[in-house]
Amino acid sequence: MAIQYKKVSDAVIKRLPRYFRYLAELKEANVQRISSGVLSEKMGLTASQIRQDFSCFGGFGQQGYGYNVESLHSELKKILGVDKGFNTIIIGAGNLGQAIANHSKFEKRGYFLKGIFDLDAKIIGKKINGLEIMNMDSLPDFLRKEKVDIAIITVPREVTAEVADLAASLGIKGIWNFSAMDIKVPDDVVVENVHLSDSIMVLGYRIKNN
Amino acid sequence: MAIQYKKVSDAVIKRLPRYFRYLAELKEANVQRISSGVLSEKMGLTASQIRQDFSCFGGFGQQGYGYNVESLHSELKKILGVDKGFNTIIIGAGNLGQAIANHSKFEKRGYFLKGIFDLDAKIIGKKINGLEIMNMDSLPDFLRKEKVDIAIITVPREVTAEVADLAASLGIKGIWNFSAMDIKVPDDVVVENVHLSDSIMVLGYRIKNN
DNA sequence: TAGATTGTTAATCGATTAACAATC
DNA sequence: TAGATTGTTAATCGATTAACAATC
Repeated sequence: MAIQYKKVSDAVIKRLPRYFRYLAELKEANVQRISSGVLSEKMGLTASQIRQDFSCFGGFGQQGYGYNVESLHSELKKILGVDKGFNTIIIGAGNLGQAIANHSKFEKRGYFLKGIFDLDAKIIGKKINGLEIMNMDSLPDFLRKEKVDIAIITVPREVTAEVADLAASLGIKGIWNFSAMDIKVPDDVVVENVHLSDSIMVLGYRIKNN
Repeated sequence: MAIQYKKVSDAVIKRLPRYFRYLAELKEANVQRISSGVLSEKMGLTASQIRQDFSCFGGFGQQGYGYNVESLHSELKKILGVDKGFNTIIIGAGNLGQAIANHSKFEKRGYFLKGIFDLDAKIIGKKINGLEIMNMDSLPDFLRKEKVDIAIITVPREVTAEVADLAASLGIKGIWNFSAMDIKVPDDVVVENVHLSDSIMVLGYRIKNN
């Protein structure tokens, strides 16, 4: 029942947002309770795995009943940190950076955009989703004043390493990296890579071999 | 030495684009050969794993020498299908769809954008990266004429299932899904999900627990 | 040749699945 | 109460790592 006795494995962590999504859907559909068996069919997992996964964080269910959708959803919210939320900035206001800035869904999930930065004088000052694109020069000052958890990096490949180092040195806790390049930063900064071209290449491979 | 005796595991497949990226970098830096040991240090894997991975596709190396960068790169190119390439369309020309359309990197990796489709009359006809946004109505005709392998789906959540079914019924071989929703299509269509909000939530979890 | 490094077999480790007592 | 379903322990499966003979 306590919180996290042993290290939760990567495989489990990656399934958490998916559970969270399905629970949100069930909640929206006014489903009150769900068993691991029924959820497993919906999600294409085994019931066993679902119970194992949840048991990493303590028991949320009840024998003979299953899981209360509302309360399981809210537990996941806490586990994922969505309840307290995270502050973010975007570095690199190109097409992708702007698309992410406009993606209001993230705010709903507890990721609040606090600033957008770029080097290009032509777009500095332009407003995206209510925020003015700022000059990269003002980033250090900005981060000294504002509490920002996550830097979303959408800059060209050539400057990725430099920007990541800068963000890390300014106290950012996590980097969401969209560059087709692996980032190396100290252990106190967490990196999550998106690597879109890796993803489409996996798709290509699978098409070829399907 | 033959091609693929047994099914290659998911874990291996997901590492392939990463190998491909590192080999491209080495090639660019004019490195002629590399051993699994040196590559493993660069990539943060074990040398054993690298040799195991490559051996799924036949032996590309030479005892006492290692791997020839150029030829290993070109083998990976073939394995991933990048040599022959894939034709793609984008369905949903919102912020994200347009950002992907403008991302010229994909063309370099063998993913050729052939059309962009949307429902919104206000943007139909607008040119993105040299291609006019077309009306969704013209999609069936378009797919009958053009050989398209991949549909990149960047539509709002509510219409994702419908659009995916349509694409599948029109002979698309693979779907690259950016919607925060799992897609169900017949087995002859491959789906690769990006799920950006899942990804940022994993980052949030890791920050909280780092 | 001697040294280096592969491809592969065997050993280990970790994740998933199965089974079941506990209990709502 | 009887039936359902959990949380957890044990069994299985698969992926990673280690070891080494083969050989360039």
